[in-house]
Amino acid sequence: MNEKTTETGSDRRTQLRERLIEAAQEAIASQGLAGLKARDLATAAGCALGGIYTAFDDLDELVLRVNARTLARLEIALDRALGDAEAEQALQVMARTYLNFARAEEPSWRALFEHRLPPGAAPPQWYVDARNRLFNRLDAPLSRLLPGTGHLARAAFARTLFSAVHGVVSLGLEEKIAETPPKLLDEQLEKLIRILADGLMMESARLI
Amino acid sequence: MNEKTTETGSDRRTQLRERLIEAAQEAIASQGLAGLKARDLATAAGCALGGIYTAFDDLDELVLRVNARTLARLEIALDRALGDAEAEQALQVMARTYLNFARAEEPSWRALFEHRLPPGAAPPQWYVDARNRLFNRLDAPLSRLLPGTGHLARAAFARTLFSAVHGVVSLGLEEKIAETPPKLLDEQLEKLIRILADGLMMESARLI
DNA sequence: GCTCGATTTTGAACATAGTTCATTTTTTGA
DNA sequence: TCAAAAAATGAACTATGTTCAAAATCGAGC
Repeated sequence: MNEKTTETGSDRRTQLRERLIEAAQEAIASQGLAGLKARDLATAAGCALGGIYTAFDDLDELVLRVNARTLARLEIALDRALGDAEAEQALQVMARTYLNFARAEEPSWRALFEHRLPPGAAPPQWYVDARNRLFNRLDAPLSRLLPGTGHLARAAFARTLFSAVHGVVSLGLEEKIAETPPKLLDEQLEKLIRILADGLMMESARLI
Repeated sequence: MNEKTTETGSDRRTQLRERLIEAAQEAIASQGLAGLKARDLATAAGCALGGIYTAFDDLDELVLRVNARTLARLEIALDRALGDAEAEQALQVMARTYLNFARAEEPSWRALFEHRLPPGAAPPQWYVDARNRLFNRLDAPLSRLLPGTGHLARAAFARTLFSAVHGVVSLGLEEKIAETPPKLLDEQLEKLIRILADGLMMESARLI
């Protein structure tokens, strides 16, 4: 079905997809997930309302595309920060970088977790892969901090640590609950990581 | 429809509010926040569509009422679990109880965090109070675990610990990415708390 | 460069939401 | 008993995602 006959055919389609993803990204970044509206999107991307549905199944797929790009930026930010960090500080750096990213791109970052597929719908494989890449990135630095544990156990705990940090950042930036002053949030996250690192040291000392 | 004529208008109004809250609670508990529909709600509560808006400003207010009741149930579960727990185990018990509650009432529990007010709208004071009660409950057991710290610092860290646990539970129960097997999630949460408790011991030992 | 079938694009129409408000019904008080 | 006030009603309005018959465009063969 999708045979590349000429430049125009599949090229135009690809360009439309790209314009739509970029327009959706901007809408989400500036107004949050709830600010994504089909009609505004069509206007911004310069196509008719129905054109969206020639490029994507529905808005959900488009949101997943935007989320995958946000995940990629988060990955890059973590890689950069970890690049010039001592091993012992890797946890602090990762947590701090995650907080910084969430602050810098709050609506896009929040969309990663706010978005829900309709009941019964499974996320496509390419999206699952994009999210797993993030956890794999965390796995490597953790391997240096958790010696003597198997890969599976380490991967599981990497997820747990990420989830804990995510929880602190997520509720800390949520003004609905009770806005945490930025400096206090910085301190609390650092304290949590310090205490976790201390506890991890005791854990490994116990094994010797 | 010949009911008691002594019934005042304010009584009927209160009863309608109660029926609506209960119908909304059931809808959210069985179908999640997205399953709450004004028309279904009116049918379930036995009033006209417009009747909802004579009892509440809008559906958001109704969701907050339901959420406040969910918070109250969570509070009761935590109180019960802490009642028969040794001080040293308080953290483990709280975390485990939180996970159990989330599992038992997942859609209602998730609605606590999924729901967003329209941009610019502040949550009403009664809702802020209901939420703060939960953190105050956590504060007391933590005071026994964190001696020598001031009340404010303790309250701040209580929130941080809660957020970390919430993150692990929230992402752990999320099947969107990769469902964590229940037993693994149990173990990971317990491990996180154990490591945190160890780290906290080191922290307080350092102060002496 | 023209023609006509295939493909792409369009946007009106549809389905489903939350919310409003003129109208109807019920209650209240004299 | 009845008229004014209050409450309840549900059709109508706005806003949303999605569909699909029709129009526009494209491209191969002549």
